[in-house]
Amino acid sequence: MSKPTTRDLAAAAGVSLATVDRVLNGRDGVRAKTIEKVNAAIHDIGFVRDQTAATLARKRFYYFVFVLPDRQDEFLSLIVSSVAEAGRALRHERVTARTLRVPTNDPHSVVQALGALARDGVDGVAVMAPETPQTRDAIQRVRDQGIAVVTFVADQPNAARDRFIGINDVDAGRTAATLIGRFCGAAPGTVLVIAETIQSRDSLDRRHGFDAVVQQDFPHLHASPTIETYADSARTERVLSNALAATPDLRAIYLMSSASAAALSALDAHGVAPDCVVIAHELTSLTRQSLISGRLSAVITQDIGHLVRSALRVLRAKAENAPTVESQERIRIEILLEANLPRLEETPEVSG
Amino acid sequence: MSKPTTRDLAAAAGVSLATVDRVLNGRDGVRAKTIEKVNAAIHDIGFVRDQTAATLARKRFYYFVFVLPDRQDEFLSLIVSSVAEAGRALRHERVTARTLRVPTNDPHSVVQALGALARDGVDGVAVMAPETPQTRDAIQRVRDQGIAVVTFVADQPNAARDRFIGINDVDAGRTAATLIGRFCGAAPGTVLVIAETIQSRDSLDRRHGFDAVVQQDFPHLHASPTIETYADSARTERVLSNALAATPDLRAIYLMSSASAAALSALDAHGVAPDCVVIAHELTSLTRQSLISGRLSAVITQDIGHLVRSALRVLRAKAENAPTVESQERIRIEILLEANLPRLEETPEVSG
DNA sequence: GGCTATTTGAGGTGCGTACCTCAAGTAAAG
DNA sequence: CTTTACTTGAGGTACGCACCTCAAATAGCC
Repeated sequence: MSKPTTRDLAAAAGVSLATVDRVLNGRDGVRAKTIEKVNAAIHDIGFVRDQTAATLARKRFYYFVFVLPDRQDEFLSLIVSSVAEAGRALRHERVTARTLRVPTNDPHSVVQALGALARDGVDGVAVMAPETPQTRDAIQRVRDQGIAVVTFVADQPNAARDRFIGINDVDAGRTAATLIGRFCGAAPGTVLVIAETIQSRDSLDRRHGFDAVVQQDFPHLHASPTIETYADSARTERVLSNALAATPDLRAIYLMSSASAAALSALDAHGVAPDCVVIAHELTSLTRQSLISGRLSAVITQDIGHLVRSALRVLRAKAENAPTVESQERIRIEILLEANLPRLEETPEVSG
Repeated sequence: MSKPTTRDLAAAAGVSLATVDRVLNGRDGVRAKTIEKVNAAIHDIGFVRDQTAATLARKRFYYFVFVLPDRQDEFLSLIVSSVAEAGRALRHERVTARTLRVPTNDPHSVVQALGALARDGVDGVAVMAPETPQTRDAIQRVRDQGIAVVTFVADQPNAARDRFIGINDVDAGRTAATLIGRFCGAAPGTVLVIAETIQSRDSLDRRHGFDAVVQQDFPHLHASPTIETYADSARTERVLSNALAATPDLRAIYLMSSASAAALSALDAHGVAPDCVVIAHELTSLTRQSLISGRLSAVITQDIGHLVRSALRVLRAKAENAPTVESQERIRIEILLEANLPRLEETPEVSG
């Protein structure tokens, strides 16, 4: 009646506990035939390994690191506090999570940070950094050392990561275009597209998706070339001011990068028509406030808590060689209006 | 260096293991002063109870039941399979989850189902049923028996449930109104509002939020009285046909209930202008298909997997008297367009 | 100070698995 | 048929905590 244990499994397979252990944990020194026998018995009696007991017996703790850009924007600091919060919640479950800020635009720094992981006894790492040949190789080396690696928020499709945790940026761009197109209505006009830089993969992907939808579904709209702010407020002010002056038929603005603070304040300073549709990425206190005030029409975002927890779950599953529930790890592209803004939680703490 | 155990805690508090155990598990027979001493030591040495070892030692399994309406619509069958999937994934973690279909419109049936739970050794229950005085009392009785109760999808605000797992329906209605208002543009016209019934709390709440936003932000639009389909296709066909004929200035349709199949096929049969904005609730194969075909402009939904997992996490935390991570349990009101539709997963199974 | 009622300590067992050792067994190769 | 190499079994300890019992210590009371 009660759940079968390894003991039952050994009996059912007609082998000893030691052999069952060898099979379950993939140790060698077992004939293929015997492995088969055990697997058959697993199936027969419906044996399910008790993760609770297993992690306890393993007397292991898991140590995971998030390697993040050292840029100071709110999106990143939300990630940092989310990692801290998740780490607190997971103390009960033998998991430690830390963040490591690195100048990720310098591949050498990333390589160095990744290289130091094994020395620190890290079991898994989530990396948010642009893909370069150097980082690709470093990721390969980290994995060769038996450390699980996920790319985080920004994928490195050609790197040997275990998985990518984040959204599809082409679809994010398509979503932005659809919203702008539908919010703008039938009258023709221009959409300003503003990004921190067009060098990054996410900007390229979003732009690609954006253009595809504008061309196909909203041909009466004209999307401007991407205006780069380089995350510099003086420059942002200047280029935006020029662009606005040069665009009499402005209908919408797409703030493509996660750091929209500079652009938003430049827009406020300059002033645009109240019916100008503005869409930004990532829910921060600033974009939340702008949604409420009506300055922003919509925000396209990903749930940061979900991102972080998903990364930790996946890293842990890899480290424990356990399965993951795929449907739980799909990060959604969320559209936020003022109406469906998540209410601010009173207690950002773990509570019980 | 390593994590403090109960042994370390006992030493730090200057008491025995037995006393530590009494304090940690809230057994009585301990002087208030001693409890204080132990709690101080917990704080001092940063003791964190190891949930893994605790559940193992408790030799307990958790058995949770979802009490769901016996209506046959796709939304419900998605919930059922999601519960099954979560149950499979949680076998590793000493959790069993089942669904129980009940004619929830009959309070007596709900009361009976809830009454049987304790007999079956159930540790927690998620209830999706309309609030009535009878169900309210039954929930109270269930909780008095030490069984955790969450209301699920449909809240019963006045019942003594531990928590509600689901979205805020007023905000859902506000979201629908905002989308319709923005998609329709400035021209005046009528919005048809269609629901299965206006008796249910979720319909009332959604309608309330919807009207508030239409009146405030889109006064040029006129929202029709709620048209009830009673989930009957013949009736749906008839009332919809009448309504369409009587509404020459139709601009949009809001399908307010989770079961939109009958209404959508009636719309298809009857034919409406291609630029008519149509918004429905819940992502099902039908609404997905309708988004792709363009029949639907947007779908407002909640992640069913998240709902189910959240309910199970909360029930388990209550049963174990453990904390929950609040930020993880907030169910989001999601807006789906064709562009941000989650891709269908190839393997709906647990993999890894 | 003696009594009772309450509080505490000591020590044990078990949860299901991991991981180790050493001896005994079996198969393959010559 | 022997030798060697590979497989398997038996049995143990440990993980951190829950839960039990019984005796001993202490507090509160008159």
